[in-house]
Amino acid sequence: MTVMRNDQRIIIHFDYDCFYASVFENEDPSLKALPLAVQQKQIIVTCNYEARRRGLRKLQLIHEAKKTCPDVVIVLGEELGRFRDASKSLYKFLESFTWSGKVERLGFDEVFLDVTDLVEYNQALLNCHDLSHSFFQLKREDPTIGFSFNAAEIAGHTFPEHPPDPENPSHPQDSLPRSCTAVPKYDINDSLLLRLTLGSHLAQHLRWSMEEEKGYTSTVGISTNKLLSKLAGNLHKPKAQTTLIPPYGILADDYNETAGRESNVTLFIDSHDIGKIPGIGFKMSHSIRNHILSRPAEFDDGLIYGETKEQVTVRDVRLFPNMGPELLETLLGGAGAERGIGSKTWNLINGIDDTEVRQMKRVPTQISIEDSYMRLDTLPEVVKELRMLATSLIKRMHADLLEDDEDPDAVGLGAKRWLAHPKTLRLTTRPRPPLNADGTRTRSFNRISRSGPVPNFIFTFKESVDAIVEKLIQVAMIPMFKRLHPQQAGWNLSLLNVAVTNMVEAASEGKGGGGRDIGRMFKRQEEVLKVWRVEDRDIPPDTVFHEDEHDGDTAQVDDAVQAEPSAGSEALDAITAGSEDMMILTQNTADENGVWEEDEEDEGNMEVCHECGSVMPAFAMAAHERYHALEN
DNA sequence: CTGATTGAG
DNA sequence: GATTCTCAATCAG
Repeated sequence: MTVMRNDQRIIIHFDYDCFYASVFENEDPSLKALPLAVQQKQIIVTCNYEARRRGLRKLQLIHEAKKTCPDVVIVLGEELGRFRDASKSLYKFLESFTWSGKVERLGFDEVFLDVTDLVEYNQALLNCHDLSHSFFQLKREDPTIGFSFNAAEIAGHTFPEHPPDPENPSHPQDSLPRSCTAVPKYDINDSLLLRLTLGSHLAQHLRWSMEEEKGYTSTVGISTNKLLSKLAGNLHKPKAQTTLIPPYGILADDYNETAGRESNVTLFIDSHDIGKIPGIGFKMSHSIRNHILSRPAEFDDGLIYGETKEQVTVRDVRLFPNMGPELLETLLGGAGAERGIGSKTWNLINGIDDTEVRQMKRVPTQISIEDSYMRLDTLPEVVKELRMLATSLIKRMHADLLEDDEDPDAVGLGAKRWLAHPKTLRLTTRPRPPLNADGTRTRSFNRISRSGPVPNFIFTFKESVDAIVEKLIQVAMIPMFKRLHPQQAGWNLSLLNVAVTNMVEAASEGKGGGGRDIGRMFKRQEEVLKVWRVEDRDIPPDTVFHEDEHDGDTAQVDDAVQAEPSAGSEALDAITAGSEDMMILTQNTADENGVWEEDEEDEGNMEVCHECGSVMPAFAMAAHERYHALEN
């Protein structure tokens, strides 16, 4: 078995320099000359390089920061909108250069680009006899768009620091064992150097363009996969770039120190602390370290302020007796662990990362809003906070999930449509561990959550955000909160988070691609669908419930659904039975155990519709639900 | 599917 | 391991 790295791609990793601080500097350029720190709650989340020069650090407490640097300018950065906007803008800027659309954002301030296609195209264009006067073509169809560059040199820094001597190139494959000769010849390496060189010039052009046109500087890494390009970029910052140059080497079973010296990848990655490898986080690095130091967990429990952990490097791990995918699997595997974690991790410490740079994404997979609190232990307070969070959430959904309607029919400006509909709503809290005087239980899990369907009314355009929020609070959030915290009192929360997840993109909704969605619809709403087919003529929804509550979306009934033969109405019971899910508006009632209690469902009680939040008598609810079934 | 965990910036 | 406010992937059940 020979483990091979695929070095056929050219991947560029972008990291915007002290991003949050740069956003403020762009808003107010006079800040550039000052030590600038961005504050969230009690800490400095980031600061510019002038502030770092004076001793400030990321994640420093405000207290210490002011002591260290009394004249630091501190700006509040809890509102993330400006960062999100800047991040999107830079992301789109970079995307505009790619041919493949392979542009992946990591957080707000990092982007991976797969530029293999641009590089290969330009490699074919090179004049081997006059490399120093080359032209990089940025558009396939227009040879005049691009930039001049010297293909005989790498742009920016390299690792190692001195590029190979073209007069006397080393061909490390020559010295590798016979088992490796099946691997493509060493001209692949020459080609790799060339392609990385092209990548380095493209990266430099992108950096310079971004600074000129957008006002943001960045530090960049260039290599053949996401892992290596990201790590390479760290070598020189800020406002710089680093290319990891060949030989990249070959990996084999009998991989050892000697082979390591032939590979710049090994030379490079070996020096990293095991926990600094992306994908090996706190837990995994801890498990690995414990094994390497052959020390049970209890030993470093004793270290209170123990920053004195011995460093365990990738090299220490790689060369440890019996180390390999199998041992790593036993070290890292177990309950909840990702399958294949052993070989995945073994690949990482050998510089192998075959994960693709993903296509630019139009919609996020989730949107969440959270806030933290010193003390939050009464329902009215919680409701107040939920109201604020839900308001932000709805606004964010409008900002991130809404698109200008370019339907030729809708000439009227301002028309919007949903790019995607989230299907589930989630509430999570972080309870503060109840302090125990007598030893009961101190087990403090971090976050707990409950989720449920997103009510359809949050997609409407016809109501104010406040009105939507109020319904959402009553119909979904408070009930969810009571599911999370069945006890009326006794909790104290340090965090609330509201989120929408499970996005279904509009294009694939109903018709066409969303086969999965249709299948689910039949499974779960079969009865409802049957009923409206039978009954819809009898009770025209619009006349009964003229109060509107239209889904803002252009909801269209799926062909398959319409074609489905109608069935008997014995399922009417299923609908009325559904009203037991209705949450009643009243609150603050509890039984003698201090558990939340729902009001009884007498006739004449008002109920709230799950879908639209309308309040109506219970007897009207069944017909009302039929109306919603029609709508969807 | 839900709810928890892990890892990333 | 925690601090802030997120986002994504992946697991068990």
